[in-house]
Amino acid sequence: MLKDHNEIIRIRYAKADKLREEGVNPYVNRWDPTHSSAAIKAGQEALIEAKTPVRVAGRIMVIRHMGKASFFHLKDSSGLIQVYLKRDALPEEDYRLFKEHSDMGDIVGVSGPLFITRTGELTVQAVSFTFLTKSVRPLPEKWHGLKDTELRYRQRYLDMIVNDEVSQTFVKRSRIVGSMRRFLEERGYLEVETPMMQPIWGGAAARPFKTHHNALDVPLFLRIAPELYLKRLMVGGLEKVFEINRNFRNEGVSTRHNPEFTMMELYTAHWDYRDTMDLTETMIRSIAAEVFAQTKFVWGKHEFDLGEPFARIGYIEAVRRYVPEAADVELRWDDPADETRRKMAPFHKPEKAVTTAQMIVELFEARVEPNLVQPVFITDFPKENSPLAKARPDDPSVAERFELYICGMEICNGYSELNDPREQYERFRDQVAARAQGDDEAHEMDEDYIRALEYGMPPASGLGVGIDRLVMLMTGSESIRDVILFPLMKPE
RNA sequence: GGGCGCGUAGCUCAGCGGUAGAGCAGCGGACUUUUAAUCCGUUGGUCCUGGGUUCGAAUCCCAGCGUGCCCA
Repeated sequence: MLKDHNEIIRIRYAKADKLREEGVNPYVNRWDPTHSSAAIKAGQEALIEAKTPVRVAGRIMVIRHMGKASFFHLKDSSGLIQVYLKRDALPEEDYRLFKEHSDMGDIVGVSGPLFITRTGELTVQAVSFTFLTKSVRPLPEKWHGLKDTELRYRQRYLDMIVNDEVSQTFVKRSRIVGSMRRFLEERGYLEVETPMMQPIWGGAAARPFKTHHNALDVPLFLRIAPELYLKRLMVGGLEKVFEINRNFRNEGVSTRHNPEFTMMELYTAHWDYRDTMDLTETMIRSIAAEVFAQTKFVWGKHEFDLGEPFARIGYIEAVRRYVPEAADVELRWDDPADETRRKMAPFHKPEKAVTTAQMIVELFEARVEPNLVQPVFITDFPKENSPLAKARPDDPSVAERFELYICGMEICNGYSELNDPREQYERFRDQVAARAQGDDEAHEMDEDYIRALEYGMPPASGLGVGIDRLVMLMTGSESIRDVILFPLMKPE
């Protein structure tokens, strides 16, 4: 069955067989630990004083044999604890089986009282030793560990056994999401789940994954965003909703992109994008305080501070600020493209950009984004790029939209939601036209969504938070693969 | 999609045209408070795959696969 068995694995399977022959089950059904390694450390004075026997279970990480006595470190989910086996202190059979058949990586149970070794380490003095699960595959080297990034991602279980900080990152991830969920629930938001498989995808500019439902014989698309469904719920009467779930975008893989990623989207009736910015800022600061009890974080070369009020800068104003040559140039989203091209010619040659908005966005991404280290809301996006957002009453070329940037990364996106069904229909039509022109990230027409808006959606504002990126920032992870347990890899 | 790296023992790596190496792990032995325990002995290889150059290729060349980083 398993093809690549080398000598080490063969020997270890043979040890498991030998245990069976001796009447010892190498894969026991259950066992009852009384203490975790952390609980032992926390209560050590009293436990030593009372000579309380503890029962611990975990994985053998490193063994030091010394003839008629041995030490090993046992790892459970709470940490490491040392175990001391002295031949005279436990059944002769237990010591012999341990010495002859145990290996690094075995999961074992030990019971006995605690003591402090001569060198000062808290240790379990074993009075019994039990194999719980025989491990037959050798662990990586104890000193250098597992470094090969490909192996780390493909065999995450191994990464977690060997590299402690990996599990820590995912504990933090869970706490961040939990803290966010509590924050929203406390404010009256209802958590919902909307379709992952959609007949018409929408809510973002991205290419979808396509699948097929056999019984109905219809094509379906994995969602690129839940937005259009969440806003249908606003039509239905929910005034505060959120969803934390996976989105799927058929795009390349990089340190900041995984084809499936987690997004939190929320919608609040009667708000506009300014209210949502306030909420976003409060929420992120609250998570940092609750989970990390700090406001300052280090990410790569950068340090950012969530404690100060987040700046708010208009998109074009940000271009003027960070691109010195543009400081005195008058740019507007509704300028004709050729005029904008002429104005920008001295300092920016458009690559793929055709429209005014695309040219300015291209310049922004190249010259502005890398400078946005401290948290900053970039506001007032081009309406052209924001087919689901309301325009500003005082300037129809500008959408009431923001993105939050930290360390050059886009973390959040939000806007005042377009709820005029006729305007939404026109915007979809423009998208369909763009699609016909070859923009394969443009929206399709969603007639049911228009129908929903015709019933009336209250004024509302929404927010999307890239959970993976937020976790990256708060855990100092420079690759998205370090915050996703099983990042997408090509099959071996 | 483009550019630059990397791929050698279970793991971490060296070797860069002349017999495939080290440390750890493993195996055998000594050792009843060790901490990368120590000491003696020892096994283990499709050098990513396929072509090519050469008397000779892990090493040079070409193509491919996988992967990492940067850019789009």
